[in-house]
Amino acid sequence: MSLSAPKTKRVASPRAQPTAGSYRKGEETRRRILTAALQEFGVAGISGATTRKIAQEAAVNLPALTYYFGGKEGLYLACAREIVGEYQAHMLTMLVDVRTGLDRGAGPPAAREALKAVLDALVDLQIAGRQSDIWMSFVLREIAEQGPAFGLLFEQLWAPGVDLIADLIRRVTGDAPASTRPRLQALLLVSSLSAFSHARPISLKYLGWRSLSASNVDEIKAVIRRQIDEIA
Amino acid sequence: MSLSAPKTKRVASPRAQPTAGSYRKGEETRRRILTAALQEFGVAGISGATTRKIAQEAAVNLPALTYYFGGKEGLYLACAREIVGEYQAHMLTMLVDVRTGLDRGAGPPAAREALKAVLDALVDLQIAGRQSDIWMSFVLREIAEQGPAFGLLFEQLWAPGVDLIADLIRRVTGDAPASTRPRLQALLLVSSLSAFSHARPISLKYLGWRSLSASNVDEIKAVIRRQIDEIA
DNA sequence: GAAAAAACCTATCGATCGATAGGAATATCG
DNA sequence: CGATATTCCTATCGATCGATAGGTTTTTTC
Repeated sequence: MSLSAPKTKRVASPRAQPTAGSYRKGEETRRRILTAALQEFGVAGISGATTRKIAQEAAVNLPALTYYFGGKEGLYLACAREIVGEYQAHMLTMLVDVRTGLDRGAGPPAAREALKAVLDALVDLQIAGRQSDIWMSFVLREIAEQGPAFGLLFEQLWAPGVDLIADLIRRVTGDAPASTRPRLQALLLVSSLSAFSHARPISLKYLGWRSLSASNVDEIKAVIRRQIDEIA
Repeated sequence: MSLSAPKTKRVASPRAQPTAGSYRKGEETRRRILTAALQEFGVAGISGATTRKIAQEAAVNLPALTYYFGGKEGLYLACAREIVGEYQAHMLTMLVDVRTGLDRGAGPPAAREALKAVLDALVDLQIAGRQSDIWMSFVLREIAEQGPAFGLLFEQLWAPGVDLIADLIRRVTGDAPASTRPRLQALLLVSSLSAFSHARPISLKYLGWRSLSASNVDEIKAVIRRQIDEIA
């Protein structure tokens, strides 16, 4: 049989993608597992999360995870792909608009405003979104641990976003194209948002906020916008 | 016997502190375990690290961890205390100096310079230090997961540092004492450093740097200093 | 409604985890 | 040296983990 797996280490993926035939009910179950897995992986990481708890919260039994995702790591990777997809769905139109604006040679004031718009959207996505705090937790943990989804998240999510922000900063400051300074500034700017995504518990405790109300989010946006205004 | 533990959940800590009698060799072993544990916990977190690997890297056998630290969680807490101690040893004199300068009513220009000095020291400690990347990894992970050492790290390490930076920013901008803005700015500023501590792997990959050379660290410091100059 | 495909479930395996029992080996001090 | 405290080690326990064997039930198609 040529169907036998190479078996480098695990047998694993009998059905990593739902590409081929699948009933309607199966898709619903698959999504239920994915949602529960995003929650658990986001909270506890890939080593801290247990497949049993994911199965329980998804109201399925243990072998269902293997059936649909080929195992724990396959499920983890599926979560990463899901996050990338949602990120692109929420940000892609804006990113494309800003990028075309850059290509048409928008001036520094326009670049500064675009920068504010991009960071407002990032704040909304990372901080204020319904479940996006879970996503950001997932992404930042994976980025730090360099787990199995590191490459995917870097190429599809991190690098394009930071690149765009760096280009906008470069347009504002007039730095040379090869300069690393705007890219450093972009990295620091994006990372500062981790105060309210990854480090949210300690930031809330420090500020004495119980949760992030709409007015609190506006306050955060205002501080970031002002910081962008001060870029010279 | 009144010595029987309350036993809420674990028996655990027969010797959490080396307070009482201890031979010289025992202290060395204890420190060897602590060093290996800091490395492992910093890399993999409390759930990802295994006591067996820590014991192996410390060249001791498994029960030694229970003997010296009462168990995995006791060892984890000992690591947190060790980090707080090292942090205070490296930063305390500077923090005290800056604080007394503030109390004596230093002007905005002096506050701005003090801010640069504090962040330079933070960069040195978090980014350029010999093993401090491990410490920062430990701290940020614990802060995000709100594990058993959360309270300790918040009160002894995070809150005092951010408070000082917020006070310095307030002195620079002249904000009202009750304003949340300088505290927000301080949180964002400190969190931006996570680009090169917690998120270092992805930042290095993005910049195409293989590691953080001295000149690279200087470049980072320059960008941060310039950002402090732009605070208005 | 029969046949095929897909989905689901019970029971269990082997590995690994943290913790401990119980004592041997070593160091310190009288 | 002898006594005692401290340190270290082998072996193993019970729990939990991820994965799978092997079959039953449900859904879709003809």
